[in-house]
Amino acid sequence: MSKKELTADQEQLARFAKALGHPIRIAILGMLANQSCCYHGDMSEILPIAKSTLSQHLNELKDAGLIQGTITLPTVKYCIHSENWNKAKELFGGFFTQLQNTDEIC
Amino acid sequence: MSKKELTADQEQLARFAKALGHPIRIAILGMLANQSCCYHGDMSEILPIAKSTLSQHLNELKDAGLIQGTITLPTVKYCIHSENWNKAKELFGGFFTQLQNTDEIC
DNA sequence: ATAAATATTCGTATATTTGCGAACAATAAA
DNA sequence: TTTATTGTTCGCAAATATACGAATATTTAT
Repeated sequence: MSKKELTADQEQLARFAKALGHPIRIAILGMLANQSCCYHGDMSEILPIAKSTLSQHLNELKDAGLIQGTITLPTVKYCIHSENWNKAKELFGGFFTQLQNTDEIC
Repeated sequence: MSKKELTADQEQLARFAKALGHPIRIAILGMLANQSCCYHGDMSEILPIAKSTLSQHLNELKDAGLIQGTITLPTVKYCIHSENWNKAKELFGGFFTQLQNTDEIC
C-alpha cells in the first residue's frame, strides 16, 4: 500500500475537466471562444436555462479560472481567460497524447 | 428567447469531461494510458482510496465509455477504450482550437 | 425621486457524487 | 468442504451540484 499522492497537474486537469463537465458550460465556452457572444443577456436569450442558473454556471467557470467577467454597465461582459485556457489546452493535450500505440492495448 | 438546443457533440464532450472531472479518475486513466498498470488490485494499492470507491470510479469511467474491463480471474483487467478515447481526444482538441487569436479577446 | 434594465445573490428543493466498511459472489487452492 | 483471493454491490452518510423564482443591488433614463 504505497498510496501515491496525486500530482498538482492531475488536480488541475481534473478541476478544468469538472468545469467542462456540463453541456451548458460547454456551450457558454463555445460562444465565448467564437466571440459570437460575450454578454450575459445575450447568452441568457440563447441558452435554455433561467438567468440565475446561468449566473451560477458563469461563476463556476470563473472559479475554475476559464473565464473572466468585466462589468460594462448595465451589462456584464464575459470572456475567455486566455492564459488559463491555454493552460487547460496544454494539460488536456498532454493527457490525451499519453496513449501512443492505440492498437496494442490489451 | 430562441433557446438554442445543445448539440450532440456538446453533450458528448460534457459527458467525457464529467468523467475526467475527478483527480482519481485522471490518475486511473493516466496509469491505463501508460500501460503501467491495468489491474484493479494494482491500482487499489497505489491510489489513496478504498477498493469499493475505486470500483465506483472505474464504473463511471466505463459508463462514460472511456475504459473497458475484462475478467481474468481472479483479477479484473482494465484498459483504455481506444475508440472512445480517440473520440474524446478529437472532441477536446476541436473544442480548444476554437479559440484562435488568443490575444485579441476583450 | 421613480422607474427601467441588467445581472447577482438568496432561499429552497431535489438529485447526484463521493466515500467507507460490511456483506456478497465467484473461483482457485488446501 | 473449507479457506483464501479478488472485486463488486449494498447500505448508509455527508457533501456538492443543479435549477428555479423572488428578492436585491446598481446604474441609467424619465
